[in-house]
Amino acid sequence: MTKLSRDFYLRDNVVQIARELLGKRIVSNINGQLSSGIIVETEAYSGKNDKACHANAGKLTKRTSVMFEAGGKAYVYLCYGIHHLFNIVTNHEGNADAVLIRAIQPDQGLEIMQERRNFPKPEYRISSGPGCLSQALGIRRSHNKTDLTQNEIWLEESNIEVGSIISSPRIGVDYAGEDAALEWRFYMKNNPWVSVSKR
DNA sequence: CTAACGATTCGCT
DNA sequence: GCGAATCGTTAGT
Repeated sequence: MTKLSRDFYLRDNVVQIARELLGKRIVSNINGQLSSGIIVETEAYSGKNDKACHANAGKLTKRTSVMFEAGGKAYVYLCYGIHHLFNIVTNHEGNADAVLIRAIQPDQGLEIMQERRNFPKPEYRISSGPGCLSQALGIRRSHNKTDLTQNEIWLEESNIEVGSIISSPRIGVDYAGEDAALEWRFYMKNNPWVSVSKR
């Protein structure tokens, strides 16, 4: 399958990119273990005019620095001291946009995912939720700044029928004031791997 | 140096 | 439905 090119990530409309990422395949080949899944849920975060974004208003810190790099890099950070959350940096250098991947539908390497998640049997929970899919794919904080056009973690086209796309407010960003109402979360309608929302 | 806090998940009630 | 787990990042002293 065709790997997504640098140009895909360099575009400047992160909300549109978040929508387009539904149905794409994310692949990891880590320590010789290959696994992949179809993206079924995403959220857009913008470096400009978005209080939910870690790098809002040009907030450059050690953690957010990768978001200011050119699109096509991984932004992986530790949340609640436990979960590794995987984002795709987009837009040109100097713009801190990113798309959080919130859920995938397992494709290749389901057994490897079960092993990583310690799931004796497959369940929807295995890759439903941002912390879960990272663990299922073997993505850790050390993969921060990984170039997604290379051969450890990448995205590619798939033949999956995306179907209806639902938009909604993003999850867990109540601290963002009025920006918490932005409908920048996208997911495939009726897909059982989409994470359960409290809203 | 210290303290507060998460773009969450899981287990228990 | 509720609360604990758990630690790197951040801002402030």
